[in-house]
Amino acid sequence: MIKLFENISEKELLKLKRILKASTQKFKRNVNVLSNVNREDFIALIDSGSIECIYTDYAGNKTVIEELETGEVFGSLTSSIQEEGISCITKEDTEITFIEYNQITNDEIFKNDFYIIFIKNLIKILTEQLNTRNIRIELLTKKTTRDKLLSYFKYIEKKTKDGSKTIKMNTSYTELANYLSVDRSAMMREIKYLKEDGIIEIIGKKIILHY
Amino acid sequence: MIKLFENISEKELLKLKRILKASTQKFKRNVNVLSNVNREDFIALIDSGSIECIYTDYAGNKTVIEELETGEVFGSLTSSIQEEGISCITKEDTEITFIEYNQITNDEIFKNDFYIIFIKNLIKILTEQLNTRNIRIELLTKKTTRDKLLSYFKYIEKKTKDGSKTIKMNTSYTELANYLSVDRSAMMREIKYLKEDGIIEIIGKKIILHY
DNA sequence: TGTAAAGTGTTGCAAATGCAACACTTTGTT
DNA sequence: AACAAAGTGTTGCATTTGCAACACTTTACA
Repeated sequence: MIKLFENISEKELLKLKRILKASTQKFKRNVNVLSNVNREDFIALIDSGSIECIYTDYAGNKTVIEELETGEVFGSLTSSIQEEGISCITKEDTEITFIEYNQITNDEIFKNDFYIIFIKNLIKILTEQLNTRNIRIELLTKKTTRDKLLSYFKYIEKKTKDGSKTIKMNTSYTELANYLSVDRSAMMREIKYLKEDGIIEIIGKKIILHY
Repeated sequence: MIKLFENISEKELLKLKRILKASTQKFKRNVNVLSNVNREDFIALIDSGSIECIYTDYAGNKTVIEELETGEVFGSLTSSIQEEGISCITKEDTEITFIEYNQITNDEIFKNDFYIIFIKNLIKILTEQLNTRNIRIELLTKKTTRDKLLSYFKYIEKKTKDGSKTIKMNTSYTELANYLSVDRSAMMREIKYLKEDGIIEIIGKKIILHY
């Protein structure tokens, strides 16, 4: 369920959590989960519910950095959450477990066999996150909306490696526009052009790629 | 010197490298260091020299993903280097140490005290990389060149926390334009406007921020 | 089931951006 | 010191993009 604890048994997990001095807190909807947390290095696990991390820049512009669901991990290891300007708001009633980063390498935990699994899980999470960031950067650096779209579609095609040239859109166009950081209406226009040029074909939620 | 081995003594390092089955290779200038490597999960350390990782997309467009110097770490944990389309070219004569990812959690290494330092270093490297990626994404998602520039300058100001409103440019404008993914000449024009509007002031390599 | 909220699709227009091309300056190399 | 290579600064012009505004459809939920 929780990625960080994958392949660790129930019994071991209890022990692990105790050694890590993990503490679980419950939050109501629309609450900033970081308001009472000291923002030193920590890892947070979403046991249930979901949150949204929002960054407000020097000029007051707000951007959603991340949407996080049950089982996912966030914290100062994965984003600059220590910064003022970042707040994490619960989208529904949510339960979160906090672990201080320093505890991850405490003396006691090191003596347990399950530690190596735990570390492997942690490294896996970090590398997966790095991958998602790298991909987004690759897309964001494309000069035109057309290039962003075509590269995005190609990426989805590659990810669902069934050999077919057809992809299924799981996100809304509104979300996609945000992800690619382009104006939604301008993106819709570009999609229209792509259809007119016969480069893509859209049938409901499916897109056929002719390139 | 090498971030991954920080705080590990010479003697311990020899042992660590042996246990990790680390192998060092020498490369001439302008060589693809991944040509003879099986691209399974691995970590690579630059012992000396420097490299440049280039991605060629489905349409043949090339983009520099990363520039890496002596002491730095790269590999499948930090980028999608397994993908075809990615090549890492030496910019000069370069020495690289390769470690298979699986070796990082082998049985023997686990028994050594320095292992915990090694793991800490690895996690630190991964989180630092995540941070640099997050910052770049934050900048790339700004809608206008002006916003990208102002946010970038603010970020540099915050990073060099000496309280002054003056920052020093360490990169060339050409590099900055690439980093922010905008046309260089368009960026220069925007910088001119920022000066005209009295928002910034440029004196040699220094920029004074009036915002 | 009805109503509000979110998402889709489209357009005209103004503004921002990329591109090409140029002269000029700085940096690095032999 | 001499030359090549890289970087800076500028401009006109065409294209792309964002913005505003709209009608319409789908989804969520009380």
